[in-house]
Amino acid sequence: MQHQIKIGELAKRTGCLVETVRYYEREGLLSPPARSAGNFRLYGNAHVERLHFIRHCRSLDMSLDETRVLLKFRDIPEENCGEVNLLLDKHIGHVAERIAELKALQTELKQLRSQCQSTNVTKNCGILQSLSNADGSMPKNLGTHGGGCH
Amino acid sequence: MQHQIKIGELAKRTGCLVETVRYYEREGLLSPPARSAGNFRLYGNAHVERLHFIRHCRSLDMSLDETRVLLKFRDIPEENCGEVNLLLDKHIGHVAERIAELKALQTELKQLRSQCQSTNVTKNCGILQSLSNADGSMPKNLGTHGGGCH
DNA sequence: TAGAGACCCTGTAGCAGGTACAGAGTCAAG
DNA sequence: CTTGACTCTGTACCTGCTACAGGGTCTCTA
Repeated sequence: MQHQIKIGELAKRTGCLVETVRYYEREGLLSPPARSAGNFRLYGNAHVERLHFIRHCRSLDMSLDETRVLLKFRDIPEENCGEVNLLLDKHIGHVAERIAELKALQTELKQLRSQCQSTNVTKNCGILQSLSNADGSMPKNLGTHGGGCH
Repeated sequence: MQHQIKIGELAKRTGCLVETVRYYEREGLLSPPARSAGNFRLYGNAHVERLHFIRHCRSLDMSLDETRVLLKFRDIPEENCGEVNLLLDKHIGHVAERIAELKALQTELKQLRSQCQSTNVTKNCGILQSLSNADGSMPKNLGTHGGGCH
């Protein structure tokens, strides 16, 4: 076997941290590689490609579970790929939903912002006053299926 | 003192779980309330309003840190509220960024989806093939400042 | 007055998807 | 033979909660 690389090199080539590679192994996305005499992980080309695949999925905001499913299909080349299409459609739907949520949020935030135009004393600040109101639209955004922008 | 309520009632009035109230106390967003003879937490109107404020901030996707800052200003009624406006503007910026990111993602996902129109055998599936490519646009989406849609 | 049930207490562990150490071992160069 | 760069395992931390376990308290009813 030639082309055997250690974990640092693999991480560099795929643009992630060494710890992340080990994390993916623990999570079963990467299979445990061969080891050197000194117990270092040794990776080949297949691992590099697989990790690229994973990182690509993650960069598309797919969860590790979705990624696992796609990897499973990648591992059975003769199977039908209909489910891959379905998974992707569903994910596109997730993202569309999240965009809609954030847009609604944006509208609300701008409305709130307009409550205080000039700088005031805080006790008269329209923003702080609005935030103290029980009403507002504080519905399901919280419990349901987060996301956050931070 | 009349109007003293216990934690369950406070939680119900503000639409959150009892555990969440205790969590906010641990995190310093709510100050430790008085206790009954039997060591139960007793809350007054000020606590109800403060918790409404917190929940309102959270429903607008602000972080606990941002919320903490706003609470601080709420606590000093004679101070100038310019920083409140700044914080809100910054938050609006965060959300706008996230929307832009997700829109770019959506474009990419649709492009990817178009790689496989009919159902195929997985080894020929354009989607799985594209995901294996090192290139693609897998840049800063990951390390920077996530969010996710799940 | 005793018991049932609804509430409350503290403390701890778990979720996703990593990140960031500590404390030890390995390996190549000088 | 030592230095420094790398690697190993294991564990704790991050956010913003949620969900117990194992106890205590209070109120209502029989």
